[in-house]
Amino acid sequence: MPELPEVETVRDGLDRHLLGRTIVEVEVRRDSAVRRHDGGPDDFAAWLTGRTPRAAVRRGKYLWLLVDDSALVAHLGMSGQLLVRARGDEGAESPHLRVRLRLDDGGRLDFVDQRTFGHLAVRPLVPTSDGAPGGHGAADAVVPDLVAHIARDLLDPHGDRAALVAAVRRRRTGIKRALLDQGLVSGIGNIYADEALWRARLHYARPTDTLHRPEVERVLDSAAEVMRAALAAGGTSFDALYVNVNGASGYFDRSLEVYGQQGRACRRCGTPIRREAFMNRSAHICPHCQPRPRHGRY
DNA sequence: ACCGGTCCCTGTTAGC
DNA sequence: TGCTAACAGGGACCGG
Repeated sequence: MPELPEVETVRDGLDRHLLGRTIVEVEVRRDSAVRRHDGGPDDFAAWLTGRTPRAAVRRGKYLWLLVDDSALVAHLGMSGQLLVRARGDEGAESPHLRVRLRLDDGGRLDFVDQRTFGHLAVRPLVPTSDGAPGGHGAADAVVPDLVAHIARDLLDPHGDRAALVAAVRRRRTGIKRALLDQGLVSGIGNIYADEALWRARLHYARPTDTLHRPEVERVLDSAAEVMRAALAAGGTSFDALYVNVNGASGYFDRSLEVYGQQGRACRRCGTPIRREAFMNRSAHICPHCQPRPRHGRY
């Protein structure tokens, strides 16, 4: 699942291998892949044709290419991939190919998305609320309108940690819900939320307004650390011509402490990791290291 | 403004 | 063996 480290790996790949190449043809294979583009598939294709992306920017799980005075926004959802291919690198076409951009040097950028929660759209840029650059890789204080409500992420140098800690403690909800709220802090999904909570020894249902400042700092630091580690692992694994979300992280096999590890012994105390239902999804905890609070919130 | 529940979508897997 | 149901989950949206 693409969370912050995977999306940043894709952003870096686009930065190094796509910028400066002109789009010469656009094929939308599935209209709903551009459902958030106001003019529909034909307008999407016509607008992009002949244009050249000049920067690749990311905030949280949103990614965008700056193109003239607008942004080509991408969200990968659960299964989206952006694949940069060179001329002649045809191979078998994915049955989940949604959008194909052909480039002036004979190469192409493919958007492939099995579960279709991802999308592409050309959107206008609006000023950021704090006047600082819009995201990772940004030089200007603007973001696409679709991203205006998304908070800065934990790896953003313009993020205000003290303000974030205070904002978390003002919430009246459970800590995992808060970590997953992209309007509070972005980039964290189910995997990194569970990993961060295990590291910080906090149960997912701990009410945010009972957390002490150091506890909030600990879980945020943990989330940043685990995402940096995943980024370091994933950033080395794709070559110059292939940007692959799923292939990007060799991290999952080796380093996950709780996510998907139900039944395995906790590395700290040996208690079996448990998987529990949470928000119509799942939460993975060590029941010993992360005891359930008496008055938990979900 | 905040909070929590529902739904979107498709391939895989579990269970009867 | 063959069907159905559950499951994976980010985020828009809506009602309270």
